[in-house]
Amino acid sequence: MISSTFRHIPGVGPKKELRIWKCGILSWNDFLSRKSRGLPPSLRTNEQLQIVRESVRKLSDGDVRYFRDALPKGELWRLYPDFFENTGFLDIETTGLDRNYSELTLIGVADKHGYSSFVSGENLEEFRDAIDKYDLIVTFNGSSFDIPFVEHYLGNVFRNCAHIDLMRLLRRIGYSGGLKKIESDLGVGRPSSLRGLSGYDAVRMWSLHRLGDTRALPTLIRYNAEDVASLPELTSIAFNQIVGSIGVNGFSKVPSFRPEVNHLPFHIDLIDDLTNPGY
DNA sequence: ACTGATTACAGCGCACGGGT
DNA sequence: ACCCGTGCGCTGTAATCAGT
Repeated sequence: MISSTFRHIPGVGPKKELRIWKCGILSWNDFLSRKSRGLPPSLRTNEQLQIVRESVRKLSDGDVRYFRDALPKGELWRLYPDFFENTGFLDIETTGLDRNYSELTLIGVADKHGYSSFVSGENLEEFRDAIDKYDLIVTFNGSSFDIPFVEHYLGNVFRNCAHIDLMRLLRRIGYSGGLKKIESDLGVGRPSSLRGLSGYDAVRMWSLHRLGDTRALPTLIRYNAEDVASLPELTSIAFNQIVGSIGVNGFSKVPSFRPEVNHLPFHIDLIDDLTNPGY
């Protein structure tokens, strides 16, 4: 719960926040009540009380931007429980890694209600409205890849939401490597006919789609959906483990879920083609 | 009051490691 | 093979605290 956080107050880093917690002040309400009398004067200035009162207001307004701008980037994961209901999980496909020379082909977004795709040349522009529904966006390595890539093509579409980069979060608890490696390290995901595909196959599938292969786009969408579908599980694992490692505080655990994507069609013969060497 | 220890923070430069 | 955001270690500075 974000209301246990004090790191958005200027001058409060990890050590001072820990001291506040150790004094039994586990929430903004504790901080504003008589309980906080025990704190040293420098941890309870009028300015700080003002910021905490403001935080209470901003949270009840659901103003995620206030916290996005005030919190250190590495601590934005703390927003997850409070904005859980309005969190979107996002993954994109492109024709290459360099956004200056590559095309944005597909954006996939999943949330509690399911999965949606936005395809270049079809409905990509609808993403602008779709993204505005969310307070929070979770990606894997999105701060280096997905977010700048999308902004390059669609402009400042993330202006109203905060972004959590799951890759950084997972690395903090000792999991590094690509998404598929971490999925298998953590036992997340399911056996799937598409497991053998890589990001480069997404590039090839898009080319086939443009050449008129009608199997390619559905299979690309399904590939994207399976990547996105793992993000919520990985997020709760990372969140709960980080919360556990902090020890004493007022953060609660978050539930896990997996968006249903098995109804999305794909073409096994295309996958066989792609995974056959020399194709 | 003074002192030394601790803490936060900003500005460096640098190496790393993911994405398609 | 490319890009580049991130985070690390390092430095100096300023503020604060705890103990004397």
